[in-house]
Amino acid sequence: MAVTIRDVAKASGVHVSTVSRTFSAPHLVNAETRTRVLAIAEGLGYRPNRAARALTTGRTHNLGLIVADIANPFFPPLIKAAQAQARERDYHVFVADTDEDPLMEQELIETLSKQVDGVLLCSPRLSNRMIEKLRAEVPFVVVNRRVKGLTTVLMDVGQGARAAIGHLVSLGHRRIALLTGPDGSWTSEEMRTAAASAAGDFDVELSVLGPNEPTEQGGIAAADKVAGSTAVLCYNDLVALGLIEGLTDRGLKVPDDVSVVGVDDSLPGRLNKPKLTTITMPTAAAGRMAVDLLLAAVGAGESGTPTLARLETSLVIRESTGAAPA
Amino acid sequence: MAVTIRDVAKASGVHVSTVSRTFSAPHLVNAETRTRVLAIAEGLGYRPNRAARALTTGRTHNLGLIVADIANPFFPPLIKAAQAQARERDYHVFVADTDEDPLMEQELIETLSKQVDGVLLCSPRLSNRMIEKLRAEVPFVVVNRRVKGLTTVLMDVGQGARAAIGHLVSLGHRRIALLTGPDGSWTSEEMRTAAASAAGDFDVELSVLGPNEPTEQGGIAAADKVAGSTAVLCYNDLVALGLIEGLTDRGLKVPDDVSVVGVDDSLPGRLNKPKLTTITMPTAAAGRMAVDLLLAAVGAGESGTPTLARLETSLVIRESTGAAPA
DNA sequence: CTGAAAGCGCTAACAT
DNA sequence: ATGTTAGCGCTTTCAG
Repeated sequence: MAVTIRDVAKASGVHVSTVSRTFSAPHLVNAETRTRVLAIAEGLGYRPNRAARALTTGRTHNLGLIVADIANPFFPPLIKAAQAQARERDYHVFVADTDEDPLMEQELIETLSKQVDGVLLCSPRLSNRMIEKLRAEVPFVVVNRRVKGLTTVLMDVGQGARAAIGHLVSLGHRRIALLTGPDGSWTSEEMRTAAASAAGDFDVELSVLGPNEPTEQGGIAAADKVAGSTAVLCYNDLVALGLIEGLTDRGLKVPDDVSVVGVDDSLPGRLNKPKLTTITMPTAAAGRMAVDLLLAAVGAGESGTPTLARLETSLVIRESTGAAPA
Repeated sequence: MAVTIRDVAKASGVHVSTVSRTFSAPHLVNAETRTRVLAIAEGLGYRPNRAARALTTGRTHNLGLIVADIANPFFPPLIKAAQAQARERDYHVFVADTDEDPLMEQELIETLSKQVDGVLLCSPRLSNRMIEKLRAEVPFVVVNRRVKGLTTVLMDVGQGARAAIGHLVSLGHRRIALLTGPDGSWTSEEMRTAAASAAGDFDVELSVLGPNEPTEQGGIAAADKVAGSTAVLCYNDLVALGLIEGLTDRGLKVPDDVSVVGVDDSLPGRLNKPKLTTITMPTAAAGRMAVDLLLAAVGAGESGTPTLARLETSLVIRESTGAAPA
């Protein structure tokens, strides 16, 4: 077995509780004793056992981070930021992938709940009802989903979507298509509402097409459906990239024949030819903020008031949008 | 507090140890008692506390996964696969990002070690000496790095690199450049060795240029250095993509003027125009295998023999390579 | 087959 | 300022 608090106590000639205090409440320990204990602990290579500590304190100092698909380029920056922020706060994070499966999501929450102080639900696929039920087991913070009474971090795609429609209209487009995402996606619904309202304001036609798989395949498959529109706003960059590919296969040029806008500002979009016009999602900021809100909620216990953080998005105009064909 | 084993025991009129057995050694419990206890546990919503269990069993059923950079597109598929495989085996996984910092890596290993049964080190930046020292604290499996006496999963880029050189030679290229990766990268060194040997076999010229940053920027920056070669094998897809961009800026066409080969078969490469010819890295398979080897090592304890798994890579010919210019 | 009791590593009153 | 004691939730001998 590894070296325990008891070994340190024995070696320094003090009681275990004194050793415990040197680590968790140093100010309660005589400076001299403290330095000695610290030195001996160091020498022995002692590291407090966080799991054992959790048993008595009720705080595991672990967080759970549940995402639909780790390999979706939208998530890695968020995971990276959340994980870095958590470590800064002396927290470790379990990362789990649900494969877009609500049942898996629930299962994960339940098995993880005892091992973490809170969980970050990113773009959950679970029903709001289920989420509200599960919240009794463990504190949540939800990213990109509106759940009544829960602390939430939202990225305001609506804002970006309005800007995108405005941009397309200014380029002369009058028939615009929207490729929605999976059913149950808050982001998709937000985009739909905002795009519809903006289309109304500008008095242009908006065809809402979906649901589509949030992948390149989904975009390729949608290439047939967008005929008749000169510009397409896509659920995310992957769909946009797939769509461009599908369009190209059909002999259509982007942006000459069709303008395409994505969402996420992901790496593949930035590297694409043509470079993708897209709505940036502040994923890293969202990850950091979600962790801080979660930790605040954990600290506050039941008493905490749910917060709603709304992060701004913006349109980045690159090469996949251009003047509407004559 | 949540419902504990004690609550279940009380409610079912048996001793806690019987409840414990129904979960961890069902065959030792009378079938009738078992079903009753199970039913009551279910009704109460009881979930065993894994942390508490870990305290007595010494098995946390957690794994650590340490990578240099979560946002590097090479890693997400590996993380996803490792995490999925772990869950299949009833393990949860902590994911941590070192930001390419060896000190951070060490710190993470140390704080994580008490909370996990083993850790997966992916493309570690830590020195071999340090790794060998740390292994006393927790079982390791290393991916894409050769460490004496440690179980290792390697992706055989050498094989792919030889195939790439062969492919280029068959297209008529006689002057080929190799853009290496960061110093200390095992993958980069493997590529160098294999490419050099293949170039020798085919009697063509190979210019080894590096080190280069493993990013798009690194590729852009290298565009000046490859003049004189008609084909370039790059450390990874990002470098290749950057190189293509840099070459394009200089008025050179890919593959007409220069052929470019990447490594990773990453999403951005697949979506690029022209689609990138690349060496596939079996990252998902590596993730799964690494988890299984780690779990095997955990089970075997000290007695286990280190294994060396070598996964095959292969060349995927797409659009960024073509006949050498006349 | 089941109960009793000890203990995993640590913290948190409570004493001293 | 430090020691004592009692658990946290669970598993594991050892009896019965």
